[in-house]
Amino acid sequence: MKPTIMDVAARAGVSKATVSRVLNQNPQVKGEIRDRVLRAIEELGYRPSAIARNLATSRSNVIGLILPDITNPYFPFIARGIEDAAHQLGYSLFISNTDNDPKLEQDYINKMVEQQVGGIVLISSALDVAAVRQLTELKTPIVLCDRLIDGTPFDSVSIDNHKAAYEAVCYLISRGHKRIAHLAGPRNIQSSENRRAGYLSAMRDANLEPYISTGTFSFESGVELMGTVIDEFKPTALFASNDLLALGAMQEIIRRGMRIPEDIAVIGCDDILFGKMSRPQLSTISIPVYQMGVTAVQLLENQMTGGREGTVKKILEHKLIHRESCGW
Amino acid sequence: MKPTIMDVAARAGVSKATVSRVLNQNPQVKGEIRDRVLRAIEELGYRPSAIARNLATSRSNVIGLILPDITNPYFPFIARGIEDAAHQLGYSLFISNTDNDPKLEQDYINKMVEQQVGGIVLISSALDVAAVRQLTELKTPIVLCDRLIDGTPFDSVSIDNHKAAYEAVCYLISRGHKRIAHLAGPRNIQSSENRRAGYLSAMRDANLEPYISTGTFSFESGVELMGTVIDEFKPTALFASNDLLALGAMQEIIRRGMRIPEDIAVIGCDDILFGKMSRPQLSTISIPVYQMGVTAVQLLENQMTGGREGTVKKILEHKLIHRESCGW
DNA sequence: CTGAAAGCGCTAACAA
DNA sequence: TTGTTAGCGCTTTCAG
Repeated sequence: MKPTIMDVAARAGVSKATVSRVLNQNPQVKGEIRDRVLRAIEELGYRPSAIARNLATSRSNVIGLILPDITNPYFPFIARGIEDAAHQLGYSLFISNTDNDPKLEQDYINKMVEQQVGGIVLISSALDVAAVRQLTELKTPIVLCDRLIDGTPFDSVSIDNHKAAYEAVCYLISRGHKRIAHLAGPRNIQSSENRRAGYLSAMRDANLEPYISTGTFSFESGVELMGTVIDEFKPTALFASNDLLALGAMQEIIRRGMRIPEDIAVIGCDDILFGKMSRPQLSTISIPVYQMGVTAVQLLENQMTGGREGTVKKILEHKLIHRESCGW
Repeated sequence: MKPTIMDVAARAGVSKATVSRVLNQNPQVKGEIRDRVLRAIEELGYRPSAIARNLATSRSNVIGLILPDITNPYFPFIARGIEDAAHQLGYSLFISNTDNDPKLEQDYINKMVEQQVGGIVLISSALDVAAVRQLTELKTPIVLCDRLIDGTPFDSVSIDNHKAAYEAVCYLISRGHKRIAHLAGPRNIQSSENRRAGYLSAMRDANLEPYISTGTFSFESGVELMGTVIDEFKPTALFASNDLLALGAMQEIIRRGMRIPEDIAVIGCDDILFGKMSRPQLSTISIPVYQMGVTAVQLLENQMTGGREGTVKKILEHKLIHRESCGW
């Protein structure tokens, strides 16, 4: 069996309390004894059991991350931010993918609570009201990241999606476009809804006729929807709710022998890796995803260490990135 | 405080042993009592503590995943496979990114061992000999995934990289190419080395002059190296060690006004998402990444549940995918 | 400065 | 079928 604290104590000729003290950097252990203990630890290859420690202290050095799908190129950078910040603070990280299934999301939250995580970063797929109520009663701290849930008391971090969309559309308008279509994401995701609303505001303010086609946040969806958009609306510009949609749309545009940006200018949102690699390169709204992850963990840490006064809702700054798909 | 098993026992008017029994689906609890307990659990919103349970049973229902960088588009699908398989079997999953730093890798392994994980799936960044020795002495089961380490006694799953590269090159040769260059990955990663060797074998067998340029597994590296390759070697075809390199190379080829595949045909390896989205679409060697993750967990589960006879080294099948970048 | 002892929440014999 | 009682490995008073 793995050596326990008792083995170390025996080998060092001290009590386990003393071993525990040196393990926890307690300064009031005499140098000589400390050395003896350290040596015993070394010789036995002893590793303290984190779970025993957690049980004893009833606090946990692990946090959980629940997200839709790590396979979607938007999320890995958030996850990296979260993980780096977590490790930085000495936490280990659980991860679970929900595939946008609220039921699964709920299951994973429960599972993590059972695992006694100290807190959870949640990139939510819109739980229903009942589920949210249940969450609120949990004593486990929760921070919403990227995707918010309306009227919810949780700390959160995101960007101003309405404003981001508004700016993207204004940008297109400023370049002379009047027929600007929008490829929207799922209606039950708040960031998607807000971008849609931002698009509509901008079009209304400019007195332009809006045209929206709704799909999922995927490349395939972009390909599929864009054909109809072109046929029905004949746009000269497109604002897609995320880059995957934009990239799909671009593929369809090109397949039809039209040029980007000459015939149709395209701007997306998210700034995923492949916007830089595509041809033409994709203009987009850059979201500080990594920073968002880091911030989420900071908020969580705050709650976990008790420093909580009221709900904190952080809004990070986005940035419009001009690339080839909008002209030179 | 959160309710404990004692609270439930008290509320249901039974002993905690009985509560424990219904928690563990022990069949020998009378229906009536079971119902009472279940109700008490419900009413208190009781959730059993997984860590207390782990301490008591001295087994763990969590496994760990250590990988280079979830932000690299190659890894998320492996991670998904691992996570899905893990949850399927009732395990929770820890995750850590090493950024290809062997030192960090070692740290995270230790941390996971302290967290009492039941096993570790390791996508390794080539630990040194000493580190491997230390691992071997660990009682924690380890499965190597995707990236193997020579002369190591761990179970593993990967593809035959040598063969994959060999086939890619033969494919190019069969299409009439003679000047075939290779963009290679880091020399300390085994899969990269094997692909390089596979390239060399194929070229030698065909009596062709090889040309290799070595970089990292990144898009930027592809862009950077390709210029020199073109100037020095004037290839008509390129085999890149992974898709990111291939995509970078394609960008540089196009920037120079050359055409793909007419002037230079390109084939990569990995089959990442964006090979399908690029223009032209990228030919590649498809690796069953998701399946690889699933298999890794199965091997781990096997070890954890004691069923271990000898070392198992699984080799999965790859597949050549023909797309536009190699012609029609 | 160090040791003894009482838990942390749960499981698993062993009794009853 | 259910209750009693030791632990699991560690931390943390409280004495000494």
